[in-house]
Amino acid sequence: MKHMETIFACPISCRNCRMSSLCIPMSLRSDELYKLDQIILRGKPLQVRQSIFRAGDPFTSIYAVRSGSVKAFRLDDDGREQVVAFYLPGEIFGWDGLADNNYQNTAVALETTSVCEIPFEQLDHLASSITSNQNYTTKLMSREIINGQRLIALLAGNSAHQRLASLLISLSDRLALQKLSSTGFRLPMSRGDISNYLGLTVETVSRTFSYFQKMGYLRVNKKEVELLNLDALQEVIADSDVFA
Amino acid sequence: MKHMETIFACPISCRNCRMSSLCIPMSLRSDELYKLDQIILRGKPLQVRQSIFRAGDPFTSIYAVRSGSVKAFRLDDDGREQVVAFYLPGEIFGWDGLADNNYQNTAVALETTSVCEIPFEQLDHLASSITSNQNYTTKLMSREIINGQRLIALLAGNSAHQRLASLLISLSDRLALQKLSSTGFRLPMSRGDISNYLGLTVETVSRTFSYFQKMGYLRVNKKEVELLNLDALQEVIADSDVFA
DNA sequence: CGGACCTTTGAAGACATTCAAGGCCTGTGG
DNA sequence: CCACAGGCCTTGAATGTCTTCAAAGGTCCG
Repeated sequence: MKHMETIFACPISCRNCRMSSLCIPMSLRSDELYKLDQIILRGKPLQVRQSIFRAGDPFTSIYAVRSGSVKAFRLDDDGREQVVAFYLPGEIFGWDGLADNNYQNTAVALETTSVCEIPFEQLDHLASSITSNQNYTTKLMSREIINGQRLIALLAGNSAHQRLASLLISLSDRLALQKLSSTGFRLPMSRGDISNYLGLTVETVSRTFSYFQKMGYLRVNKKEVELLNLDALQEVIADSDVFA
Repeated sequence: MKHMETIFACPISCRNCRMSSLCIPMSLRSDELYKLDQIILRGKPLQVRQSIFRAGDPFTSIYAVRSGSVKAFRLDDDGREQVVAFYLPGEIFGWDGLADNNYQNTAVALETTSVCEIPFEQLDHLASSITSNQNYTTKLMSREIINGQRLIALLAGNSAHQRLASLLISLSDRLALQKLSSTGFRLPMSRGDISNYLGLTVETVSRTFSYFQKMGYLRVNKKEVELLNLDALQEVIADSDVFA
């Protein structure tokens, strides 16, 4: 299966990210996470809906997900929330705070979650202790920019089926990166979060799940998902506009 | 008019960026562009459709638009082009090349354009010579991340009318930043580029232009645009879903 | 057990797309 | 210089995907 090809962790290289899916955000391997432990601040685990930071908070740190998951969202002028990213274990977030020394997004735990807080000043120091590479921080940020552009491309040019398939493949790939099951997993976010993120309605997301299940691409029960035919999902993404 | 409030150039602070419109990318003031001249490489002006860099090219430099305009696009798996950004004078692009030392996007001139090439190694040096601020590079990148997230929010949650209005307001604001006319200007990109960027079809973009003109919000002739009622356009963006 | 919330499904409606055609401008070549 | 081919833009009509409106089943938790 195409998607099962070896995928390196992302700190430096991420060439195996397939363009077709939502990108794998930059992430750390477990051994790198261990190194983090020696530098970072770790608070007690977060509960569902608890925030790591809120839009407007002063910027101090970058965060890495240790376990659980996080959603980041903007508040539009009219107060509507717009999800811009989900972060899984190993993934790093909080870059939006740098520009103005205030976070632009709000980050909240989707489930019981523990995160590493990495004081920004120490990030580059940490970076050089992990790799010989310089400008580690800028590389991580560059990847976040690329990820954003992939999501833009997804939203601008794809149907509901393609969007949901992309998200599922993305989650699958990102879990595989952490040596977790890439075919059977639990969606950490609600249908509402998914639909918001993908620019659809909850009804459309629900219908698309049902459609994929009817076609035998996957089985879904609440938040439990089992991907049965990854090639078919890839096909959905690839097909420019051909629907059965 | 709301949109006429003072807007600072973006190098460090950009709080006055209104969330409702597409963000003003990070940009330099003209005096800062002058400083650039002492450091950067400047080639001969680019012709229409000429590329600054192409996806896959080795990363060497960041670029700043001196005059003219640039579009950046991704190539999806199936070869379709997806515009992810337009850059106007003073604006900086090329961050996508850092992550893997290869540009992920292709950047091409939309008209006769001149750009500054800033060798990446020298960027931080340049930065500190302009401002007393450190981590200048990371701030610029953070802004690009935020810009991307605004576009995501625009694509995910807004109608065709809202998307086009947002683009027009964004262009207006960005031109104002360069002391250019913010109400009468020439669109540097084609309808095809606009529709691609906004995730719409050319027909829809054309119809929306016609609609705005019929409503007296603007006058459009080919690529010449005159914004007649910026408040009304703001209103279009603000109205969550109310259509006449 | 009851209530709130989430999810699913159906049906009607709406916005955007697709298909189609005509006008306009540009540039190239006779 | 004019003719003509090819883009690009606009407009109309029909189609379709997604949304909206509506309702019911399910789950979690007090």
